[in-house]
Amino acid sequence: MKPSVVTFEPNGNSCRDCSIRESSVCSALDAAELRQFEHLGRRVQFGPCETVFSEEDIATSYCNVLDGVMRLYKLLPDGRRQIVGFALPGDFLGMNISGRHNFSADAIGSVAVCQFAKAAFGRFIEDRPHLLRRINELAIRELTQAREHMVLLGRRSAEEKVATFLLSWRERLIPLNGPSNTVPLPMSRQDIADYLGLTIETVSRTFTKLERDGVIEIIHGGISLLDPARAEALAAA
Amino acid sequence: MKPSVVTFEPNGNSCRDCSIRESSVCSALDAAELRQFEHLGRRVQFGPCETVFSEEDIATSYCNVLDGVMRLYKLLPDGRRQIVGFALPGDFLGMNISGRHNFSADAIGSVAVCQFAKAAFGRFIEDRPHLLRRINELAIRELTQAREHMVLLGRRSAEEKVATFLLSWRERLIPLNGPSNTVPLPMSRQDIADYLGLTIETVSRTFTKLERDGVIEIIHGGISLLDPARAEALAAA
DNA sequence: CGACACCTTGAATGCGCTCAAGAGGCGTGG
DNA sequence: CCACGCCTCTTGAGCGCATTCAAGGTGTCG
Repeated sequence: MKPSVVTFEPNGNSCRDCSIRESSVCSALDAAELRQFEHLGRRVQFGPCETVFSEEDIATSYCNVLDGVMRLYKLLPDGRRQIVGFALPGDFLGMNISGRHNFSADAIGSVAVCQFAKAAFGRFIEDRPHLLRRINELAIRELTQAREHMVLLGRRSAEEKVATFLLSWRERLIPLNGPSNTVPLPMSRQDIADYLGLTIETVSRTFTKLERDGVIEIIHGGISLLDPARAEALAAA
Repeated sequence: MKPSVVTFEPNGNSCRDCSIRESSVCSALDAAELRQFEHLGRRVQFGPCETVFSEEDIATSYCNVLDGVMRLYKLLPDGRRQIVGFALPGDFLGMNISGRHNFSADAIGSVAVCQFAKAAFGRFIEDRPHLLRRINELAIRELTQAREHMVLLGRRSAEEKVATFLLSWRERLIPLNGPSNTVPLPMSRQDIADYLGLTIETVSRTFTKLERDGVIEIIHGGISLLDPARAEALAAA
């Protein structure tokens, strides 16, 4: 929520060593292109709760999440918040058509991103349709996720929401940490509530209930999934 | 809901005369390209409630909505339905990455679409990055709408949902019918409920309340917006 | 050790849902 | 032309899930 105090270093590291090279937009680029591309991006670091960009801000750059987790959210005039997604390493942010961001983004823990000036990136993409295709692919994937989320928000009960969230969050972490029934939850209960369209109390109560029922165990900084099968059942597919 | 009984005619009409040429994907194409393009598409007609495609179907074609309104929805295993959007003339459907549709689509009234076999369309797009860019633009616009819808589903009250829906539906119809306070609602109350994450009874009650309050008048096949300013206020922007 | 943030728990309220019935519109057929 | 059935929409009554309001617990960091 704080104003974004940005610390950045000229991008000393090469794209070749980038941890998200294969999962990000950049996977569309070959070695030669990557060498050109690496001059466009610069690494920017954000501390916990720092704002990366705000809704309605003019979008001057795209960014690739390198490390950490971000919450992406929209606010109503009276302060109600809906988190529209969490961004993880490899995610690409800043696509829009109005020239302005249509949601806000801030760091949950420490976050590192690779920023690209919009103009330079636009020129780079100009004669590289394979990169454009990759971007399109990411946009469509997000759209698919967004629709799935609409079903959750509009048609699922609190318990189904929480169970679905835990399972899909675990799923999203697999490419990063490998499969595991220990699911870290770097975001706060309030974040989870605002993601699921619930209140913090309901989320807390539902966690407790799932624990009482032996489906999960609440551990520090996350949960442990004790009974994945039952969780799937509760998620109502 | 019925199985789709398709009637089609070889596309005698040329793209030049197409009513949605300027608002659809096709706006990215110049006259010469349009002449090639018109061999790829064929006009297909659907009657009321016929299914255009179903979730999990293999997506063999894209389609441009030419005329009519479609509901796009996802179902939970137990039959709960969430309408993720309504498609209007100019909308482009069929984008996905899995090769399968990730929602179902059926006609509300009579609908005409322009279908493109995926393979041929893919070949056509290959060396036409401007068309790809246009598709990307449409995907991003949908993504923006989807996020707006998430806020509605997760964080708005019934009255706010209905007011927001009426205003945004009116807005969407402007390019088709011009601005007007008479808002046709071709979809059923059940459709509206499933779009807003409410029950049909709540939608009906809320319509009645808005009418009692002098905000709208319920007319046959739609509503008349009597007090747009108050509607905006109720929508909690 | 105290202050603060975050999380949990409890009790009561209320919004939207469920269940149920009634009203209205429309096409069909006598 | 009206009678009838069907479907959609509306309205009412009561309920229940998630919320609100309020307090208490837990962990962290100065």
